[in-house]
This record gives sequence, C-alpha cells and structure tokens, in this order.
Amino acid sequence: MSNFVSSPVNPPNQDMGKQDTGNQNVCVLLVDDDHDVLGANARYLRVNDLNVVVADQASTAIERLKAEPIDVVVTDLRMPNCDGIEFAQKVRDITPLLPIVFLSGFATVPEIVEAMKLGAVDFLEKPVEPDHLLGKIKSVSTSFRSEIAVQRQALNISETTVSLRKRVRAYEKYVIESCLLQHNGRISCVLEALDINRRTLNEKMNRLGIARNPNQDAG
Amino acid sequence: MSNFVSSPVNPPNQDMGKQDTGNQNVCVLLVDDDHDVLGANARYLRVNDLNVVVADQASTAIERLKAEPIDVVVTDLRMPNCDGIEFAQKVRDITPLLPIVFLSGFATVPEIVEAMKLGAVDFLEKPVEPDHLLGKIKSVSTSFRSEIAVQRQALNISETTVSLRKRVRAYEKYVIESCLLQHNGRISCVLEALDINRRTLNEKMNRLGIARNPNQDAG
DNA sequence: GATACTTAGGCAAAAAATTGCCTATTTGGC
DNA sequence: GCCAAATAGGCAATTTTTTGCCTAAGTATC
Repeated sequence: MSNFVSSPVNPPNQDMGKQDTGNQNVCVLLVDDDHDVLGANARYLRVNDLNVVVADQASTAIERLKAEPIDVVVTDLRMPNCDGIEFAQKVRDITPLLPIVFLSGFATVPEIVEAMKLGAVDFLEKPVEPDHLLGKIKSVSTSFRSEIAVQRQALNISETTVSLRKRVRAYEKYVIESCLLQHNGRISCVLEALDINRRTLNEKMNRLGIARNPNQDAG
Repeated sequence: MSNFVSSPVNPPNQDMGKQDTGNQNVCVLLVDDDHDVLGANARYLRVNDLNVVVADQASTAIERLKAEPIDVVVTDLRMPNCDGIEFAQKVRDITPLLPIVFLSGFATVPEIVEAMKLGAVDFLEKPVEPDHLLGKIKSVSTSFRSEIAVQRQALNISETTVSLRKRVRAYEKYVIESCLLQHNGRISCVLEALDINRRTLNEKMNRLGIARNPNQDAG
C-alpha cells in the first residue's frame, strides 16, 4: 500500500548538519560526444564525491536517465547525432523538471533561448572550468535536491496514466513538503505560509503520507 | 495593491470570443529608451490593432504596468537607468507570470540566461523586424506561455504567501489547460489522458474558469 | 508539580466535489 | 429531415474534504 516512501522531509540519511561534501548523494548525468572533455569532467566531479553517469550520445543518455536516479543533467549543446535541444526535449518527456545545464562553445541567441525554454537551469560557455561546473551542479542540486524526488514523482508524466488526481495530489504533497522543509518542520509556520486550517493540514498530511519530522536543527 | 495575483497559468486576456484579428484585446507594454525605436514599433503594432502602452524608462513602465491590464511586456535589455533584467525583476514582483519579450542588439550569454530565468518568453535580436515582433506578441498572447517555464513557476515556492488552495487550483488549471492545448481542445482526449470523469472535467473547467474552444491551430 | 505552548487526533456537522442518469445543442453525413 | 458523435449541463445521490470543538500528549519553563 504505502508505495509512497520517499518523503523528502526526512530521508534517513539526509541531515542538514552533515558537513563533509554532501555531494555523494547527487547523481549527475554528463553528456558529451567529446570523450576527452567527458572523461575530464567526469573525473573531476567524481573526485569531488559526485555520483557521475556518462554518456557520449543522446540515445545512451536517455537510457541512463531512465535507469538511474539522475539529479542533474549536464549536456553539450552540439552533438553529432542529436543536438542538445532535441536531447533536452526527450529529457523533458521523461522528467519534466529535471535541471539541465548546457555547455557550449558557440551558441546562438535562439539556441540559448530554446534551451532555456526547455527548462535549462544554466548555460555555461565552453571551455568550462571544472570547478565552475562543480559549483553550478552543487548549487543546482542543493537548491533542488529536496524537491527533485517529489517533483519527479509529481510530474513524471512518462508511461503510466497521469490521472489528474494523482498529479494534483502529488503536487499538493510536494508543496506541503517543501514548505515544511523551508520552515524546518514548524507546523505553525506552514499553516501560516499556506494559509490553511490546522485540522485540514493534519488531514492532508495523513492522507498524503507526509511524515512529520521536526528536522529542527538549523544548519 | 498587489492583490492582483493573477492565475499563474492564464494570460489575463481570456476572451476567446472575438475573432477578427483578435488583436485588439491584447495590450502590450513597450519599453525602450530609444524614442525612435519605441515610436516605430508602437505605430506598427497599433496599426495591427494592438493596444499599445509605451514607456521610455523602467520606472514609468512599472507605473503603467500597475495601472493598465497589460498582457505582454516587450522591453529593451539595455537601458540607461535600469537595465532590462532589473526591470524584469520588478515586473515579476508585480505580475509573476506576465510574458516578457526582450529585445537586444548585443546580449551576452549570461544576460540571456538571466532574462530567460526571469521568465522571458523570448529574446529577439535588434533590429527586430516589426512583423516578427508582431508575430511573436500574437503567438505569446494567444497561446499559453512556454509550458516548462510556467510549470516551473507554478511549482516554485515563492516567498509570498500563496495559499495552498490557490496554488493547487492554479496547478490543476494549468494541467487541464495544457492537456487541452496538447489535444487541440478535444475534450474526449483530455478525458482519457487525465483519466477523469467527463462530468468532473466539465465541473472543474467551469469552476476554474477554463475556456473551451482553445485555438485549434497552433500559432 | 504547575503552566504555557505546540501539535495530534476523535467526532460530527457543514461544505464541496464526484459522478450516474437523462436531456439538449451542435455539427457533419446520408 | 434523420442519425450519429461530441459536448454541455440539470439534478440528485454519494463520497470526500473541510473545519470547529474538545481532549490529549510532549516539551520546556518556572
């Protein structure tokens, strides 16, 4: 019954206090047809404790995306078989809100615009400094980290029927969980922030399977 | 005041009844410090039945925005007192989802990225062909904004208090509208796609104020 | 131990949403 | 004109959700 387990509010391991790199949870999908660039970036990111999945072409990348719990996609804009935009569109079909970071040496305004419309989180100019890339990924993944899982659940429109009901429910769950997270689990704040009756919130949390867990420790 | 929290999904201009050029409903706010460009564009758009409000600087534009029922903002990126990005941010504070089209002669990648992140609908390179601009405005105002951008925004936790109810409602509306759009207004398809009872969909559309008869052809 | 504060939850009334059944309207084809 | 398909909507039964009232449990303070 309880197939909804991934409450982002209190993942077993997740702890704001953890102070190592905090990166090992993050899974990046690196896509680039240039093996040198791909390898170098992958290595750098791995050294920095990121979980890296690589692909040298769009089709492979899509496969990996379906198979692995990717948190961020970093892709080249210009690729031989399938350009980055096309690729991003496919990614969107699978995970509508997954952050995508584009890399490109020469990009035209329309390309950038199109990429951004497809929900690119950022657009870095090649050659990109590994450290800059790392920083970008970190910022993208930390700001989204808590939400990704839920978003994926909420909006993973992929194969299965996307009943409006399920989607709305997932969205509601997502909003409440985010709000909880944002207010360190302080119910009273959530009540105010969402302008909702306490009793209703209680009911919703039960119904939606939202765990309370005053993760009160301030980072 | 700013209780004008428009539905994040819907352009203010909802009236799909009139069918001549369909333009006279659309109100465009043109912002450009160059009076020649401003005048020329305004004239062209007016000739084409658009309702045009002009401003030669950001502060004026903001005032107009507050006063008039603007449907689309078209702004220069580079302006003397306040650059386009800054201006767009202010626009966002007032109307979180109003479509903004940027114009610019020389724009850097980061600028474009930033503009798009602020929800720009498009980025046209100056000098812009009046007809192209007109087309863009028409398409923006008739079709809904870029899905992803809207989706992101709909999902985005904003600082301001937006009741859970409103947000869920907006999301539901967005889902239905997108689905309608995707299926060219074919109700039967939407029913199937969203796995929802016909009667329920009817009720929801009424409740949420979703117009039937979306433009069967894409712009 | 008393007190204040925060949160959970039982219960039931009230409100809202869902949905089946039936009818009406529109559109296109024969 | 008649028929079929698609869609809207009235009505009412049913289900779900919201919410006020009241009680209780857990914490921290005094």
